[in-house]
Amino acid sequence: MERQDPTPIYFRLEQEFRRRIEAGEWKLGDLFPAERELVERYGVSRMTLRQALSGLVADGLLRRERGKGTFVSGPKIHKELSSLLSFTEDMTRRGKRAGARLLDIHMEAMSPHVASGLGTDAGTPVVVVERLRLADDEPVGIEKSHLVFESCHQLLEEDLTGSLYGVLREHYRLVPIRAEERIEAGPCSRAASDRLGVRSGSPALLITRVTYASDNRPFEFVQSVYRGDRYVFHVDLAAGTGYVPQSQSLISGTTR
Amino acid sequence: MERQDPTPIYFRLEQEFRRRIEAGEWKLGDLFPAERELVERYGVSRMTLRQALSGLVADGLLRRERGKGTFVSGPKIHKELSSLLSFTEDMTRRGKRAGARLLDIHMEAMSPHVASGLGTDAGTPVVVVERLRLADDEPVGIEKSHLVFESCHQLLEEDLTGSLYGVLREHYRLVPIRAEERIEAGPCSRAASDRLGVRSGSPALLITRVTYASDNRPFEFVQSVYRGDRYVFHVDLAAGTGYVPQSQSLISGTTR
DNA sequence: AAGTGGTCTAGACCACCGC
DNA sequence: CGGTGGTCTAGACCACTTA
Repeated sequence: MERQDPTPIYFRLEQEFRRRIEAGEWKLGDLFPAERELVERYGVSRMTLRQALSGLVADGLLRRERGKGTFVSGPKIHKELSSLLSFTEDMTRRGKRAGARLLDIHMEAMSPHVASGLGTDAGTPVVVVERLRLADDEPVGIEKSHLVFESCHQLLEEDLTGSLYGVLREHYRLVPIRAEERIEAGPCSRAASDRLGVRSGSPALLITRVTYASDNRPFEFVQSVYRGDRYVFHVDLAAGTGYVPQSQSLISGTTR
Repeated sequence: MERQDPTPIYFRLEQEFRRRIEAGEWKLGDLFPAERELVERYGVSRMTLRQALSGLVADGLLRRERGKGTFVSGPKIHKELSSLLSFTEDMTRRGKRAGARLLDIHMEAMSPHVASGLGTDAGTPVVVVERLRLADDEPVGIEKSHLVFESCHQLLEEDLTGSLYGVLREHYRLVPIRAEERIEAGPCSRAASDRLGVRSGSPALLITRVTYASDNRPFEFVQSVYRGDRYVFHVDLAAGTGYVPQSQSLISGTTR
């Protein structure tokens, strides 16, 4: 690997392996080359090589078995792109045209409820963005987003008919890296049902979400309502993101 | 760290830091000791120390800022234990008594639908476990679990009124490490509503799940129905489990 | 300039697997 | 036994931040 490119070696290796696995270079269950072999082939240290493989293992593309080898356990089509997609990205993946109609945008002082979710002090200025979400021009949900004003001071002048996360990424370098969600099923409220075109009280997905930026700081609090008959939520759960030592995983019995 | 204990050093360090952060030894936003300082204090190499911290960063307990330091960004009460909890564990966290009533258990040949979810061949023997889930003795949901027979050949004789995952862990060394879920809101079916004690058609959370063991192999396919008025689902989403190189995260713009 | 986290090396020993 | 992944070391250079 040429060391002119400032991109970390492990990251480029991970991308290359991901591409080749998804291209079907190995079949499901095939033995992946041994670590020491790849180390020699690419001229990198074992730690670096393992760092590259770790991402693929976490994504479920590879599976390691001590004493036996590393096996290809993908590509499972949508697996590696399952978590933390914005609505726009999610819809695009499913072949639908995502859209949004701005219902309301204004600034206000942060309420205690939102503040506790964001771990900040109540009263801090926030931008509230309320949008009707569309899939192929049909309303599927309403999202009410509370953004810390300090992080996006020009947001009131932006075009928000597309991806909110896209705007945040391009103009404010705000990249969502993690989110906590509270998901429940409940009856659609009168106000929401009117705008979604469903009967009041029909089943809806109610989601509350706190989004964290790449520095692990919360920057957004969202309350959403989605039509139960039009929206399906996909998540990828992991029992702790870190490594699980093989020897202790049973003894400590932690699932975290 | 004494090297008699076979538990990996990084894992013990991670546990110690987690405990001390959760005990409130540092306040939210406090500067965490520098890596090189901890390296010296604990007599470990920097790679090992960083491996310990990485788990805490992924869990949101710590936040790293290049050139500045590592900061404590927790403890956010339930944050670190958000993902991949079994029903029993989840209820226990919330201070409720979890229970289960076995509705049905039998073996059958795997249906094509389940097989496609598990990535196996249809016709493979599976154990089907259908249970009514209780929280403080009140029914909150119905879970229908399909388990690959080969992985748990004695399951029909086990006591399944507690944690199914507990039994799988203790008796079959089957530890769930990852899961993919499909969550939607829909009307409660007639059959389910009778057993859950709600009106037929009332909002319910419908969840389909594929669970993966620690070797990254799918071993369980679950279809669940939960009462919308009694059950809330919590998830922790992450934009890719691996490390995100600081220099490239914006350029490649990947959210995965 | 000094300190921080981010990446990388070239080895090493271990536990486990299959032969 | 040799090969595999799991863990660990003792350094190194880099980019970035603060002063």
